[in-house]
Amino acid sequence: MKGFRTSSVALGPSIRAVNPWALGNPGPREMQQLLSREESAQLAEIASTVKFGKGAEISHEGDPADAIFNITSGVIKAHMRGPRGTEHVSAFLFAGDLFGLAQDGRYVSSITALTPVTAYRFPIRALANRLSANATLEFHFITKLCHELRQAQRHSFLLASNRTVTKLTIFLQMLQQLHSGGELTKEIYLPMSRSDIADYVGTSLAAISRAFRTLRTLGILRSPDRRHVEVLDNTAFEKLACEVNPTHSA
Amino acid sequence: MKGFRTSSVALGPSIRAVNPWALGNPGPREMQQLLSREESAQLAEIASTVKFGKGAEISHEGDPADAIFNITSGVIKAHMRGPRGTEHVSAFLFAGDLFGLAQDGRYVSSITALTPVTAYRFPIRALANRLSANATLEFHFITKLCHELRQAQRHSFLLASNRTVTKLTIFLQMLQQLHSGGELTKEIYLPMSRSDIADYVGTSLAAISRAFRTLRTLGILRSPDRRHVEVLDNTAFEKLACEVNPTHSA
DNA sequence: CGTGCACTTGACAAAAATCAAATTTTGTGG
DNA sequence: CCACAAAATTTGATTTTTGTCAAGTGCACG
Repeated sequence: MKGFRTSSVALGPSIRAVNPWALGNPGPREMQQLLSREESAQLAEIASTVKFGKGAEISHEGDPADAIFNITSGVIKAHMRGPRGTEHVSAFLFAGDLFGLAQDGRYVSSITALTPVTAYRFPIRALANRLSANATLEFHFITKLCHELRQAQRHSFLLASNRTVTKLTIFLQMLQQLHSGGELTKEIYLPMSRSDIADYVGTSLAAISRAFRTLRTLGILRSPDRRHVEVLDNTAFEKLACEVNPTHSA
Repeated sequence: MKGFRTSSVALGPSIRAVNPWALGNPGPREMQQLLSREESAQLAEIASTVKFGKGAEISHEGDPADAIFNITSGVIKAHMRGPRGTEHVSAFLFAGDLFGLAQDGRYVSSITALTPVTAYRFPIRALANRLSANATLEFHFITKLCHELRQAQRHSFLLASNRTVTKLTIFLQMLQQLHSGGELTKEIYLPMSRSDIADYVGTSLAAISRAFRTLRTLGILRSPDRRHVEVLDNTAFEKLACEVNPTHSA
């Protein structure tokens, strides 16, 4: 047990979210681990560990849903196909997130690993038992769901902006906030392809590419490599995220 | 107690959602009441009834969140202001829905009544007590949250389509499914203004107006009155909802 | 029976989708 | 480690759609 650190080492299932109920001041929010060590241990009893390679399809839209997953490491995308061939990415999920949302007992979206992924797998039946036996645990799930709901609403907000540059900027800011614990990092890592970004942000691949170029040309950011971005002019960067359609106002 | 109907008369708090876990066949989903009569009664103990006139602002984005609401009758819109004056409508909510989602103890969105509204008001503190005392009740809240999450994802999906006519069509279909119990009604009632629709669908007011005209011109729908729409050609109507950007495909 | 607000419509500019081609990366097998 | 093929990304040229601005029109409510 030497070198043990409660906060940094994940020993079991871990769910991270911003507490919806504790009154805090506006400003940088803090993602915190919701599960106590005992709760994590309880969940571990019914969980199995699963690993997936990059590009693996973990679950498929429409398949019977028999389990919920909790990401330990790696990144996945949740995506749905439109009635015609369209692909829509509804979320990118990271360590500490849950996935496997269902409707009518079937998965709502397909899940694909963008990087190698490790996750805990909870059979829903066993999970439901655990939950009804432990009200606090259940409460933590509620908290996490509220978090994901807000996240989905942010996504909608992003999609509602009309200039692609704005969309991209908001998207990058979301990533920025995700990986930093309250403080903003200048360096952003992009685990997903341009095409995935396009499908998340609701535009064409070409438009995303051009938006990146615009940001680079304006000296707002730099990309040493396609998967990395560094924000050079944070002021201008944040200003861009606010630029929106005047007609939209009330 | 004469003329009493369990299913149609709301005697107390009522939460309606599609069950995520019960395995069902794809097709029309059925919204069901989640709370048993006892649960409803339990909630009623801590609830107060509140009424609002059309146009009233029930709660304001950023205000300290001290209560959660459950709509009995009427329609509300949840909306947020962008950093610049932009207005974004994140949801329209109806009888059986919950609102008052918070982050850091503050409301995430403003809530405005679109029609006269009756609702139950639960102080969060009292609600939290009730929830931890009753695991089943808590579970029903989880179910409802899952439902709202899927709803938010549908919203994102809608926003991601590129033609305004498609967005409008999807929007109308959502309304259609909401008010009919599984079967589709030809008649759709629009409790919200064109401007609200525009803010929900993520376009300009003008574009919405034109989209309505297009649908009318194509003989796909008829609008006796601005607040009512009748679907004439359901086949074409549903086909429109699928029309999307080919570039988006994988 | 006005007056104001909600909605429609038109004309033009701007942004994005689309189609297509060039270019860079990445992965693979020698 | 290199050459090559496949995939991902950038870029250009063109067309379509939508945003914008502004001027009607009609409905609702006092």
